[in-house]
Amino acid sequence: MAQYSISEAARQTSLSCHTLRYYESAGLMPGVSKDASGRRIYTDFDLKTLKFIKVLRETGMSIKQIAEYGELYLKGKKTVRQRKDLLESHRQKILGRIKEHKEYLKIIEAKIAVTSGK
Amino acid sequence: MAQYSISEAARQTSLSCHTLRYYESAGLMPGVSKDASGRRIYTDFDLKTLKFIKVLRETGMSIKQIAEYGELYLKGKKTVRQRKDLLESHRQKILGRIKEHKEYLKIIEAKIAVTSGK
DNA sequence: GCTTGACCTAGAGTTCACTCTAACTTGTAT
DNA sequence: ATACAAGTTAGAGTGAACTCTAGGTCAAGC
Repeated sequence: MAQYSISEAARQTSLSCHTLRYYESAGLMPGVSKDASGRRIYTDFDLKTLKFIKVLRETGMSIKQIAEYGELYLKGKKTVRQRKDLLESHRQKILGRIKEHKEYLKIIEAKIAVTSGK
Repeated sequence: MAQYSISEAARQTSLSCHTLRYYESAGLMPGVSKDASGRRIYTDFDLKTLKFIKVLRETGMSIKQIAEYGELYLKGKKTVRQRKDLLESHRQKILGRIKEHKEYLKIIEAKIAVTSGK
C-alpha cells in the first residue's frame, strides 16, 4: 500500500499542507498515522477520503458537519444509517440549490436582455 | 410612488435592517434617499434593486463586485456594455457551478449507494 | 412634558474557513 | 559536522459578510 508525505498529499488533492493539517485538527481526518519521527503518512484511502471531503466542501457542507460525518464513520457499522441519512439530506440540499440557481439564472438572463436593449 | 421605511424594506426583501444599512455603506445601494429627519426612504425601484442584489449574492457574487456593478450603473448609459459583460460572465460562472454540482451529486449518490450496501 | 418605539451613526464583535508565522526537529547530501 | 529542505506544533492573522452595541435623535400618543 502506497504512502505519501503531506506535500505529496497536498499536491494530489490540490489542497495546501496548511489546510490538510487544519482539516485534521478540525476532526475531519481522524485516522492519519505518523512515522517514527512524527511526520504524517497518507495512504491511498486517506487521499480518497480527502477527495470526498473536497466534494462535500465544494457543495457547501460545513467543516463542522463533515467532522460529524467523520465521527460517525469512526463509530463503525452501527452508524451506517445515520451516515446515509446525512448524505441523503446533503443531496437534497444540492438538488435544491441547483433548482434555485436555475431560477436565478433566468432572472439574470432577463436582466442581461434588458441591459442589452437599452 | 410608494415609499417604505427601512423595516418595511427589510420585511419585503427578507434582509435585516442591519444588512440594508451595511449594503448601503458598502456602496451597493448608492441612491437611497432620506427624509427631513434623516431616515431612509425606500422606493419600489429600491426594493427591486435589493431583490436583484439578493439574486447576485445568492449566486455567489461578492459584495465588492456588486458595488462595482452599482458604480457602473451610476455612470449611466455609457457603461451598458460593461454591465452586460459583467452579468454575462457571472452567468457563465453560475452555469459552470450548476454543471460542477451535477458531477458532485453523482459522486455523493455513488457514496450513498455504497453506504446503503454495507 | 414624558415615555415609547423606530430610526440614526460609528465602530466593535462574530463566524467561518482558511492561511500564515515562529520556533523547533529530523533526515539527507556535502 | 554542517547546512538545508521538509516536516512538526501552537497559536496568531486574514478577509468576507454580516451582526450587534452604544449612545443619540425624533415624532406620536398618553
